[in-house]
Amino acid sequence: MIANFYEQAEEMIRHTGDRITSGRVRVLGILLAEKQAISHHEIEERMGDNRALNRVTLYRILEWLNKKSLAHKVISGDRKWRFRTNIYTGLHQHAHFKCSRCTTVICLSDVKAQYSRPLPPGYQSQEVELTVKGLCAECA
Amino acid sequence: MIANFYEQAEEMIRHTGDRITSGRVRVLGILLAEKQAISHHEIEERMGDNRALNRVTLYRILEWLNKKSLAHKVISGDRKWRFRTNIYTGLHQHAHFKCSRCTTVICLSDVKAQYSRPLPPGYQSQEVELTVKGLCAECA
DNA sequence: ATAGTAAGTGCAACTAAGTTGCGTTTATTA
DNA sequence: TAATAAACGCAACTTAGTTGCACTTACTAT
Repeated sequence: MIANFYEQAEEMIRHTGDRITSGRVRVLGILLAEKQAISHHEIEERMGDNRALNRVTLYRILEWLNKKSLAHKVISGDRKWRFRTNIYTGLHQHAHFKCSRCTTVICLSDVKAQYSRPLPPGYQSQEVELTVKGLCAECA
Repeated sequence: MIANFYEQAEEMIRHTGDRITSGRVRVLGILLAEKQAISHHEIEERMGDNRALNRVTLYRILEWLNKKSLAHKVISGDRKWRFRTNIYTGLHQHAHFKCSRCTTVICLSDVKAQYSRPLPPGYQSQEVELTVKGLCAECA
C-alpha cells in the first residue's frame, strides 16, 4: 500500500513540471502515507537505515515541496519543522494541534483561525498561524 | 528613565520571594523598557559589550522570568525565542504579530485567538497560540 | 557584622537543527 | 546518445539552546 503512495507522489511531482527524482518521490510518498505532520528526523527513520538521503538533500526536497505547495511547514515552538502534505488539508489556512505529552502534531483541517479584533492601524496580515497545545486523545 | 525600569524590575522580583540578583534586575529592566518581544541576542546587545551576562545565565534568567510569570516566551517560526514582560499584556492568552520584513514581533494584547470548530473528540486544549504574519505599519 | 549555605553564575564542551559552497551525478532534451 | 542544467552528496559551518561542574554571591541565622 505504500507503493500506491509512491505512484501518487510521482504523479503529483510530474504535475509541477520539475524533475521527478527518486528522493522527491520517496519523501512525498512518506508524507502521503502519514496522517500527522512529521519532522525531518522522522522522515529519515521511515526511509530505513541504509537508504537514507543526505540530510541536506532532504532539507532541500522539503523546501521544494513547500514551494510547490505539495506540502506545508508546521511550526510549533520546539525549534523543529514538521511537514504535512497539502492533499488532505487543502491550501486554505488551517490550525495545528500539538500534544504536549507525545509531541505529535496534527493538522486541524476544518478549524480556522480567527481573531477578535482588527490589527493596529497600518498593519497588514499576510498569514495567520494558530497552534493549539494540549493533550491528544491518546494521551488525555 | 531606564533607571526607573530597573527599580520596577527589582520590585517585581522581590515579590516573587526569590533572590534579587543583578542579572535578573538588568534583564527584566531591559524587557520593561521594550515595547516589543525581543530575542536573547537583542537583550545581550542592550547590555553593552563588556557588561554582558554569560549566554547560559541569560537563558536561565529568561526561563526563570517565564516560570514566575514576569515574562512570556513568544515563538515565531524562525527558531528563535523572544520575550516580553507580562506587565502590559497581562496573563491572558493573546496573539502575536510578526513582521515578515523587519522581523519585529509585537504582542497584540487585545486580540484574542479563537477557532471556528471544536477539537476532535478526546482532545483537550491547554494553550492557544496565534501568530499573525504580515507587514507592520513601518514596513507596509 | 559575619559565617554558613543554598541559589545563582560562568566556563567549557556539547547537541540539534538547519545552511553554504563546491564538486559529482542524473533526469530530461534535442 | 550526448549535452546540460537541475539535483545530489560531502564537508565544514552557523545558530540557538543545553549540560555538568566548579566558583561566587544573596540571603539567613546567629
